[in-house]
Amino acid sequence: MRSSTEYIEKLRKSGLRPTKQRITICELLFNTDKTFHFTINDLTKIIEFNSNQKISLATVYNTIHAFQKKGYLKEIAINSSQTYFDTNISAHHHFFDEKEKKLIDLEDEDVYPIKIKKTIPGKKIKSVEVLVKIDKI
Amino acid sequence: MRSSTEYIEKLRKSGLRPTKQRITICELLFNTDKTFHFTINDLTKIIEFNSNQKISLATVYNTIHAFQKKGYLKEIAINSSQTYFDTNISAHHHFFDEKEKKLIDLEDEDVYPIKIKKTIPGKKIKSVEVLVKIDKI
DNA sequence: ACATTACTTTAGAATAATTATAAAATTGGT
DNA sequence: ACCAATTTTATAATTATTCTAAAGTAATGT
Repeated sequence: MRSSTEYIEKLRKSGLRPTKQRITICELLFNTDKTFHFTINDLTKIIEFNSNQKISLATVYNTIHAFQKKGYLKEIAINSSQTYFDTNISAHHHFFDEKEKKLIDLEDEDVYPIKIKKTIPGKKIKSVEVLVKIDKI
Repeated sequence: MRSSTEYIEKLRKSGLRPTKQRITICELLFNTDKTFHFTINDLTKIIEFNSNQKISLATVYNTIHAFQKKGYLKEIAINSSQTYFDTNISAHHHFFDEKEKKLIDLEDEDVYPIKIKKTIPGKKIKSVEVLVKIDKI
């Protein structure tokens, strides 16, 4: 359990005002050592059940996008009706179970290093994401 | 330029009735050796400019989803407001330029083989997709 | 502490891709 | 040609996300 003053500092340093809503979301997302995957819909429910505060949907979107821009969250590239975010911002990949709509982390050491031979003139690589779709045997 | 009778046969064999709309879409998608990436919106415009037929939006969606289910098209996993499809159904990966919203094929030989060490009990790997996001240097 | 400014939150409206609906049209088999 | 099954179509419904602009809150200077 981290103290909220830690989040207040971090938010300020990032140029984000430490509002009640942002601190609450920080606590819900980052107060555990476990990283996890969520959609805005998931997070809305988490807020509802785990805080006695109502945060408007627009604020949830704003906050998550702000955190993502600052690099505290990663958006995961999958085709789903909802966008997934990851509190694990390290370079890593994912399993995705399309039936259960669930993501599972693949740590960097779970995947042999990926090397791309092709280059595009005038372009540089920003990120390399591997999505491994899985299914019942 | 393939003959439409070829598509009629293929559709019939797949259990899809060869309608005027489906044949038109086949011709627009598969009448070239070049494979390409498109969104439903792209395809709607292609139909508009390259055939003298108006195909309703619902039919475009139905057809593309039917073709995808039969394995004639691949959906590409990226987070975009629109879903991308690929006429190249072979195992391959992609560059994605988020600014220009453009996809570029990475042939299988452009990427060193990907090996996943982790396994999930009761689950098998269905596909492995690599998305390389690129940006201006 | 107070005032002023800038940033945030909020509810609700707007947007846009996709899916659902159900009537009309077309296809395939007899 | 006839009939049943499938398909197309226009339109409505759905849903995630973004926009808007008014009200609230935080930061800063006095």
